Amino acid sequence: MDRYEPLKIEAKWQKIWDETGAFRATEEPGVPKMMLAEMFPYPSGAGLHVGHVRNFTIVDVLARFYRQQGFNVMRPFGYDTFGLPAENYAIKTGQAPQEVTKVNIANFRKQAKRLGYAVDWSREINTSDPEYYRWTQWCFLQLYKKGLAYQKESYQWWCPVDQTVLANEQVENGCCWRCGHEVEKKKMKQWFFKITEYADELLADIDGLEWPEKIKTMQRNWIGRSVGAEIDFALAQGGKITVFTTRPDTIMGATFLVVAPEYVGLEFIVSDDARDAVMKYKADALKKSEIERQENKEKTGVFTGVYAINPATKEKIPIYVADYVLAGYGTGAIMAVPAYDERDREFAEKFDLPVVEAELIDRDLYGTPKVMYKMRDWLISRQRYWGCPIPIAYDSEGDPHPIPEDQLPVMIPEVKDYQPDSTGRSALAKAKDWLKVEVFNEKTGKMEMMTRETDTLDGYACSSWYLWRYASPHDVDAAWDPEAVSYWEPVDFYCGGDHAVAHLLYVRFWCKFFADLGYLPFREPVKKLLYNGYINAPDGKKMSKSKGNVIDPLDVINDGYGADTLRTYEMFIGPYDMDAAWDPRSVGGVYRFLNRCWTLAFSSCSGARPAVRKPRAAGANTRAAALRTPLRQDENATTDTLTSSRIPLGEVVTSREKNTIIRNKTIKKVTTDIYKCQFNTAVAGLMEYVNELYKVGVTEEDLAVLAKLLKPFAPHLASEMLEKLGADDEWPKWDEKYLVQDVVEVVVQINGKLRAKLSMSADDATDEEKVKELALADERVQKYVESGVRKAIFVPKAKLLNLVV
RNA sequence: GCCCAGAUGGCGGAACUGGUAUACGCGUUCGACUUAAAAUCGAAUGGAGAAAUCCGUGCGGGUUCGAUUCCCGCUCUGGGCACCA
Repeated sequence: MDRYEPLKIEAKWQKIWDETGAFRATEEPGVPKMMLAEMFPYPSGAGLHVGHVRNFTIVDVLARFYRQQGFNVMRPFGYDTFGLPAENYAIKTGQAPQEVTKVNIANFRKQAKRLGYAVDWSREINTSDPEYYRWTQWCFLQLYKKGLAYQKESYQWWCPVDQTVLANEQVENGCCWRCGHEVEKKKMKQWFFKITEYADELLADIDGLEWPEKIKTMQRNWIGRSVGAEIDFALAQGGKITVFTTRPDTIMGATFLVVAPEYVGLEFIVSDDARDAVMKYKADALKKSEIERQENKEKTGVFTGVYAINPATKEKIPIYVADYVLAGYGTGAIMAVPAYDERDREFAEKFDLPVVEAELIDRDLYGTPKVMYKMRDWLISRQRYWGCPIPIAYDSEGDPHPIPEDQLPVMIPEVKDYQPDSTGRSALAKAKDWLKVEVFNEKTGKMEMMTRETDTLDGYACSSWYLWRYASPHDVDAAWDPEAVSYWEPVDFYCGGDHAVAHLLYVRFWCKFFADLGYLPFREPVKKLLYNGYINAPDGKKMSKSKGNVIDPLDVINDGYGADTLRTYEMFIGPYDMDAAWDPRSVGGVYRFLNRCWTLAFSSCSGARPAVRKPRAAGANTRAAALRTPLRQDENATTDTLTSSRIPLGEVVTSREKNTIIRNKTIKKVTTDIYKCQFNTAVAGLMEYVNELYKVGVTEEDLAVLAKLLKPFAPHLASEMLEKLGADDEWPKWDEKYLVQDVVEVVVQINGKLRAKLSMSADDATDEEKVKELALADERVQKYVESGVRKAIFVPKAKLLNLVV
């Protein structure tokens, strides 16, 4: 056998897996199933990056682990292809996004295959495929039929660069999440999904999720449930203002009211004297960007010139308009209680309003109990070309009508120019023929020529149901096959490092909705969520093209390390949920480990001589190249690496006993670590095992166990080893009886400090008196106990004796 | 400002339910092999000290026979939220 040549064996096994469809999943009633998925990637032109590799490898390790344990495993793969990057690329280069996407997918698939993932490639899905988005449109229509997809005119976030509205979740610090430009408010008629309908259940069910607390907290905060009351304040001039408060018990201290600048009906309330000032304030507030509003927390506002009556005190209190009150929350109006609320106090101080330390009263006395949420309905229209068309047409009066389900998909029309414009309509509006469609008008009872909706759906809509599509990805009769879904899902493991709120809230919402319609037999789509950390550049900074510090995983493979090293390294780099910095030298360490495995398996029996050079720095052609460390195989290296005497075969009896112990210990460690998703320590356990085997010698059984345990991490190498041994890959079991030792070490502490270690029989080690006797007989201990032992604490479980003197 | 997570050798990181701190890897040093280098194999490696020993898990206290682990008070780092009444 030759030396370890990862590229050669990896190509061999990848070909075998590909040709045999090794990881095809089919429903097998009665066999326990395991479905695992990563958050499917957006296939960018840049190809896979090391972050993808970490994300995918976590899923792959678990998939292979459970497969080796006899589970019926499904590990599908898909592409989230709609979105601005492809469209912007199309605008820039004049290429159709369809074409760009096709090329990118092919590249992604090729790269993923080079990593040896145990994917059922027959289940690939792609959100921009008409066969897929046909069903996205179907989902929209179900929501529409139930009144959960609706249109509303309101002020919306608008990105002037990308020329589209954005959802709340897509505005980060007042800027567009895509281009970073400051967003503006624009009043438009837009489509929404009524996620608030499920707010209570979305919140309540968080408790039962096996998800990271961090994500659960973020979702709870996002939903932001507040229990309070709505209270009517009569206006002195007639009419009323309803406020929302969480503290109705403080109403005796309410000394003024505040309404938001966008408060509906504000112009009918103000006094004539104050009108100009109020309208100017409103205009200014609307103009102000979110950033300005955030940066300047100094309270501003103006008096409306009118008064309300506090129903509890019967006092006449002034009404102000101020932008610290938000129009979109509650009723857009508050009762200000400066004695109990910091913000109200600030405002009162600035405008010299009374602060009354009034007594608290019964919460229900003047208001109607009410629950309020921070979460808003999900804005889903996008004025962009490269998205799923909304299956709606408008009649001559501008009223919407659904496109019948049997006419789906509403295809994306071909246009020449993808550039959106400031009219607020997407490039779809440029396809004049496509725009016209004959639809049945239920109002008139006739077929009518209508105009299609030109907005497309937020990409998050496409990813809100893809997990169910995996169950029957080529189904032409339904979005998903309920039977297949109920076999495979909910998803057992879902792994990603992004979308803590948005995507993960939307899938939960759709899941509950479709469960209500009877299409899904569960109300939570994901059992266990693994939220992986980022991989940063060696200096700890984020990898980015502009900084030139990007590590390309394909380069690492092609440099000679191979996919097994890359995969194992990324699992070894640290706890999977923590950020980690890429360390080119540690990659070499993992390579050495795999090389040692190879040597153990092939060299000790056949006398092979692996000769691999220590990785060294590349010529600094590019900055990126300098960050990684290519591996060179030296063809001329002929030196012995192992003399046969150094790795004896485990023929000696005593050595064989040792082998049994370390083998069982390792099986236990690796198995339990993978169950706990502690991949880094699982790999460390394997390294330890190999180090031990180098010392005590190796048996065939050791090699088989090593290969089996290694397979989830380094499947190509492990397969090669198993093939040679003629062994299957069934996950090994350990026997506790081999982990019980006859001779054990007992630690003796004096005043809590380690002073001696005593070897004794396992029986003696459980006997307090015996241990004490042996300890006091030890001269290292005697030195310290001359003045007498005041107290002795014996901990059999820890095999520890602490003597207090 | 509020909430959450974290801080361990030269570096990345281990450590069960309070019980031998620093597993594993990197780096470094030494040795074997080699004409030589690389690779490989072996040994050493928290700090101070000749040694006994002392000091060591961000800082200061506390509980305990015993604290990286629990409690109180800080500092710093990362993340989330940010006028939600």
